[in-house]
Amino acid sequence: MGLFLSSYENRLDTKGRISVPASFRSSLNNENFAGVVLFRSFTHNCIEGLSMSRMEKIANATDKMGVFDNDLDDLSAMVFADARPLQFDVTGRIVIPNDLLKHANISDTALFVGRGNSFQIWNPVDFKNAQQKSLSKLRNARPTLKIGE
Amino acid sequence: MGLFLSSYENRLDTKGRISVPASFRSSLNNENFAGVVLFRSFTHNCIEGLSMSRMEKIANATDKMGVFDNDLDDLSAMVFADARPLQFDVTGRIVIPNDLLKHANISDTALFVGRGNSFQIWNPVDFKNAQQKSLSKLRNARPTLKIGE
DNA sequence: TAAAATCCCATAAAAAACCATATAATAATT
DNA sequence: AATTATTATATGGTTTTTTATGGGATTTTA
Repeated sequence: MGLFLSSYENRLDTKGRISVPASFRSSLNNENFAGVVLFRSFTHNCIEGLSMSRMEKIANATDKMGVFDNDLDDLSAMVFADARPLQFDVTGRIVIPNDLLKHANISDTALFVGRGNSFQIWNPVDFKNAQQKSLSKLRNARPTLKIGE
Repeated sequence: MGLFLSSYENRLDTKGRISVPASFRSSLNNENFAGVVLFRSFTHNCIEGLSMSRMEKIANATDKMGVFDNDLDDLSAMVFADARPLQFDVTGRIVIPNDLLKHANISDTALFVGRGNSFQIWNPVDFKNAQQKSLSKLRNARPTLKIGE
């Protein structure tokens, strides 16, 4: 799978349709499912986006942990219950369900934000503010990123 | 098999019929058995739902664990004893047996909840409460989900 | 034979498919 | 380099299909 990079601001039409950025779509080119999976972020007022194959990986990972209950089970349960599989129309649009829009405080304009293996959808203004905050946090903390093989 | 994702609230009619969400049905498209298998959850007041092929997988898995694991044997025995195979009618509805409805406290409205490789059927209000609980548990525990290649 | 289950048909609302146009990005030409 | 042509992308509106739900008629079964 190609990475989700850069940010794109697109508009919702009267029916709630919005174009998924072409660059994101081409990152999903050789996916089985021609679309994305969206769910409400636990940590921010934004929408999380994944490919279906990544969702399947999560399902298999939790399966291995055993069919009957633990913390991880709670987490995945919430993800699966909330996850919306959304297929692209011919022009690459999706309809984002209302409760997701509400959670992310999105009305007419949305910002698609690349996050590598996933992406997020934000209210453009909210994102700017959140970014500002995490930048100043980083200035203090200076974490290091370890990259394996 | 496609994943069971998202949640759908449907209503029981006067004859006790209820539509299985179209998206769940299409997850079962290339199954041999055109329907689902339901049984009472051990952990919650809800109904567990599976495809027939997944039921068969559980049977095989318990077989492999050997005749000597008594706990597992008891568990799977209960599942199989309780399990109801329910075929879809032409419009994709099933009739949920009364004892299952009672166990899940369902009268006129039911929530189909995706769980990845399986699904659950809940009383909508009960589910909201249960979800709220597991959310606050998660806020403390903070498990991480590792997704392999 | 009464109750339950199944089949058949109908319909409103929601979703998907379809068709058209504007706008932006890229390539080609002068 | 500026202009034009071409392509890709985003956006808008209409038509068609799917889906959930309701109810009557027929068959099964207890």
